[in-house]
Amino acid sequence: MKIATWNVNSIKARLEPALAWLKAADPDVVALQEIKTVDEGFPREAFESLGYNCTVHGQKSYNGVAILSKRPVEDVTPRLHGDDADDHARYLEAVITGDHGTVRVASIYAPNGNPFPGPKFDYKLAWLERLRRHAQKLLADEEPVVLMGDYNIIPEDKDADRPKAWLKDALFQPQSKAALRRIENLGYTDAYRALHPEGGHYTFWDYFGSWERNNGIRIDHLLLSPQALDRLTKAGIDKEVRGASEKPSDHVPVWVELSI
DNA sequence: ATGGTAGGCGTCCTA
Repeated sequence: MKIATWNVNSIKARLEPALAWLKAADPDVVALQEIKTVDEGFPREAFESLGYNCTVHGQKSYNGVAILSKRPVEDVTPRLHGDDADDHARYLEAVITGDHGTVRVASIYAPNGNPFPGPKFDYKLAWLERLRRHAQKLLADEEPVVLMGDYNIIPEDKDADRPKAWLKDALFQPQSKAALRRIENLGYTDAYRALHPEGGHYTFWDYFGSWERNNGIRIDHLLLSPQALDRLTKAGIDKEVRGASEKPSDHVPVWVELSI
């Protein structure tokens, strides 16, 4: 089963390149982030025509996550526990049935956290702690789990073309890196890192000319539970998507293949 | 060291 994550930066603005990528890459499951629309505005018919079930947790103007699946979807759960006042649409979970078992997947859009320091950074850390607690609970079931999305965290120096340029940025603060490591320390594995440890591979380039200079960062991650890691066969970044359309997202898709 | 772009239904905010 091929499982991908992609921050599209508005699903309406990205509909044509998204359909083209789906046809070429043919993933079974796709976690989308920053769809920037309410549920009613999601162009589900276009994806259904390619054979995908659409599960949407939308929000007006900002954030918003979704899960597309060619396989049966059940046990759909939006939102993270721990803060009833948090109305950002940043988390959506579902169970997907494959040919050889099931996998629980989550589409994650972690807060950006800039400017640092400040209340937005505090919100980022609090949100990531809520994610950690939830990730911990999921391990008790000892099932394959894939927590994927835009974590807005650069894990290490080798995940940025110019690490020094990010020293004052929320994405590269020691507390942000520690929050990601705490989730990994529960027993989750960064799938792309596990198969491509060398660094220098990026998933995001800003719109300020960074693509042309390959001034990128790796901030979109798929974290695998031990049972998912056991089934991991491949991981990749579809970098070519950035150059394949006139109006690309600032992120590109990242994917894994699991024998499920 | 700075500021550059993109998207959204609001004249700025978020990224």
